[in-house]
Amino acid sequence: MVTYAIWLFVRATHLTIGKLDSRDMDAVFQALAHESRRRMLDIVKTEPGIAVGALAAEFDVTRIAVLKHLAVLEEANLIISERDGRMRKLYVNAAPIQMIYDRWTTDYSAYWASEMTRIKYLAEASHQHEKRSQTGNS
Amino acid sequence: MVTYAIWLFVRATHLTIGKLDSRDMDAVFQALAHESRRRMLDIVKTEPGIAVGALAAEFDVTRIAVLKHLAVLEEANLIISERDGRMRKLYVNAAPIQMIYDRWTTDYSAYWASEMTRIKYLAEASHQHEKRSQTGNS
DNA sequence: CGCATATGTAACCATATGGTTACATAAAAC
DNA sequence: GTTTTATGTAACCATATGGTTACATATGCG
Repeated sequence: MVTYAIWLFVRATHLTIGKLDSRDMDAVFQALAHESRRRMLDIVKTEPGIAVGALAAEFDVTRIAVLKHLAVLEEANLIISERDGRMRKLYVNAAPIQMIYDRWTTDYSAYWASEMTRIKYLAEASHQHEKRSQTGNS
Repeated sequence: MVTYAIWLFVRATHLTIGKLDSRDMDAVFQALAHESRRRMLDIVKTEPGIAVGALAAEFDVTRIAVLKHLAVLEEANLIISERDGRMRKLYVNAAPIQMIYDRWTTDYSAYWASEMTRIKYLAEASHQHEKRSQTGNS
């Protein structure tokens, strides 16, 4: 497990350095676009090293359906696994989400913050404009 | 446009207060899962009030394909529009992204930060363990 | 070694997605 | 009033998605 953690670190560092290209982004957002898959991520995050079958038991759908969702998450590099005998232990890799956060979400959050400020200013300006109009009419 | 900005503010405030439920999240992530749609968001962000046709002209696919993507973005509340005669002006609504950022991305970013710290610690501990092993053998 | 358990693959199916062309409607321009 | 322009709807089609059942393979346990 220690050597695996080092592998995880090296791999994640590589991902952090590397660019998350457009198709990677597609894959990550697509993976997150289904509630079951977000729930799977949460479960694996809470229980690192959980086995495939134990994860599948948490859902109302067939084990195979969960395997399919798992494949989507793995394809998006959101989940990585380590074979341990006949078991497969699953771990969250939050690097892609971190990179989206770094490169995309914060961009729009900054935009949002500036929009809110601008709209507030316009609302106040509009309110004063209405006041002046009424004073003129009376 | 001023009254529309106020409407935008009120609507966005309502969204901020309201909960982004699971299906909303599905819709937002799904909307962001296609490069053309992310590009559309970027263009509308850069040119608020752009018309549908002008937006469509920026892409290699048919106008109808862009309309379909637009419908996805509107369904996810990421883009809102205002009819102006025969034109339809488009605006970005970054509130859903902000809410995902608030409720989901930062959660995993915090997890990621703690994981990086933990892995670094394990890597150092492992490195010292190897040093001791070599000393013992020689 | 035989049985139990964990995981995976293949095939099927209904629905969704992302593109296309053809046609329709309404507003703007002349 | 007629023509042009902007947008939208409908239908079609190939592929993808998200589920299912049946079967296969490998590891673990008694």
